[in-house]
Amino acid sequence: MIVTRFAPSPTGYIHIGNVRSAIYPYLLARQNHGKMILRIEDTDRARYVEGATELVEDTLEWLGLNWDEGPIVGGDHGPYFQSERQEIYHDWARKLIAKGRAYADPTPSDQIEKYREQCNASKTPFLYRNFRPTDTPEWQPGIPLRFKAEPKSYEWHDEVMGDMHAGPEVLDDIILIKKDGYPTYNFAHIVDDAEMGVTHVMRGVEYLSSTPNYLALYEALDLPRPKLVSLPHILAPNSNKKLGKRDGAKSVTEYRQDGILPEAMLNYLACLGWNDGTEQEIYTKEELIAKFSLDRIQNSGARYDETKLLWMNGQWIRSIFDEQGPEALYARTEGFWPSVAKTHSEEYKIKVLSILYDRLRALADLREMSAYFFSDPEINLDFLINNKFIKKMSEAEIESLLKTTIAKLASIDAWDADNLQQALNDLLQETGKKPAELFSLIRIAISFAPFSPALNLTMEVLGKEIALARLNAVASAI
RNA sequence: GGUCUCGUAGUAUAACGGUUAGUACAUCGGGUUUUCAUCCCGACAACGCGGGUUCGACUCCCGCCGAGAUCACCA
Repeated sequence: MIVTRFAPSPTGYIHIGNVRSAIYPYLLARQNHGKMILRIEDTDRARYVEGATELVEDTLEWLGLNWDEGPIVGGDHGPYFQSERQEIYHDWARKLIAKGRAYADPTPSDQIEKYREQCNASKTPFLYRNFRPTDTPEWQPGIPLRFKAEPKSYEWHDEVMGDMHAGPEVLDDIILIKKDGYPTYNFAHIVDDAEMGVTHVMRGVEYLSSTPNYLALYEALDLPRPKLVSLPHILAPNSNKKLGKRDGAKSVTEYRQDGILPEAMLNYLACLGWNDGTEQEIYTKEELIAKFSLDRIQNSGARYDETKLLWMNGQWIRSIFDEQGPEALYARTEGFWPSVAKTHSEEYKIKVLSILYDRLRALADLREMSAYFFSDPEINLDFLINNKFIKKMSEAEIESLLKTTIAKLASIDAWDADNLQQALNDLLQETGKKPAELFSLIRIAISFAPFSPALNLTMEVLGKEIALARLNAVASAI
């Protein structure tokens, strides 16, 4: 059975640069009816951030990436917080000591620093094993435990990077257990993956260079090697470096608040650095699960492009409306309406949504774009003055056009889109104006917004009374 | 600096050694009786460089250049 894991450390929010290392393990596990484990790597007490675990859980849930073992859901291989697994690490560490493959290192850190400087000065690579203390004490709390490395070469296969090899010069005496008793990542993840039965270790490429040391550890511990999958970095928009918080990488939560749909987020991220070889762009989660494959993961970094995310989000917004219906999209819009919409009915809001959903890139666009449906816009004659068609007209002409329009619209009995369009067409005939001239005027008078849906639809939703009142208000303001 | 990885348009990518190097986003132009958007049509735009191997190389090999990762009691 395929078992994958996502193992974040609770040091803050999850940003888009690292969610992908949750998405791919999820897809692989689901595709093979395996298991996905969530493990919290909280061995660095100094960097621990209160509430970060909840943020991780929340983000995964929102994206629809459920896990089979881990916090909240439990499982047979817990605890799933590394801070609660102390004994397990210490047991494995003692095995290593018994085999003569680990030693307590009493060397003070300033001494280690000197060794390092010494190497830098002589331009030789710093390898701690060259400075291994000859006299090592019994391992006890307060003394770090180091691996005793054997300088040898390793070969391995990376599912993304291909066949790899490394010489003995990268093998070193890495720290296994810190002096505070907590294990390092290097040791803890190996023990945990083995104990939890993880078959595929998927993580960022930054771990590629330490892989030989992990291989040495598997060997010394008599543990089978899991399959190794290195995920290339997602690059920041304006640099060639990995996208990180300091490049302004937003948290997933922030995108959620902007009205990015989880479907779009998942779709975009999954396809950043992976494709199935076809020209398909939009994938549902189920399609991703069905089509995902490790061997089609790109082996170079992929630049993050928010514009494309937004495009994809627009595609998803339209697809939910068109395929699941207005109510389905409406259900997603809670919290994205302007505050003035609060007093309006759900039915009305669905009507508004129905005529402007195809303009949305993110749901939060609703706040600005729909405001004039809920409260009368402030009359701002600059809109008329700056309009290239209307600026040519005199005030008297504008007033007269508005009056004619009002009279015509007032005579409509059944206020619906078809009749409104008919009336609008008649008005063109009667006034001899071009659509651009007359319709721009009416549109602006009704919305005072830079853009809006088709005139007849806008007025239909607004209702006869409000539409006429707004036209009247503008006519008398001129 | 040592070790390792990567290199197709601005971006994401496709192309069993043989294609006018395909697609999408972005950009620009056009169409759908106003605007914005959707939708449709069109345009611009790429194999890092140099050697090989081959009848033929984006594809295989070598060198160079460029970019990145890593060398923590962080993960």
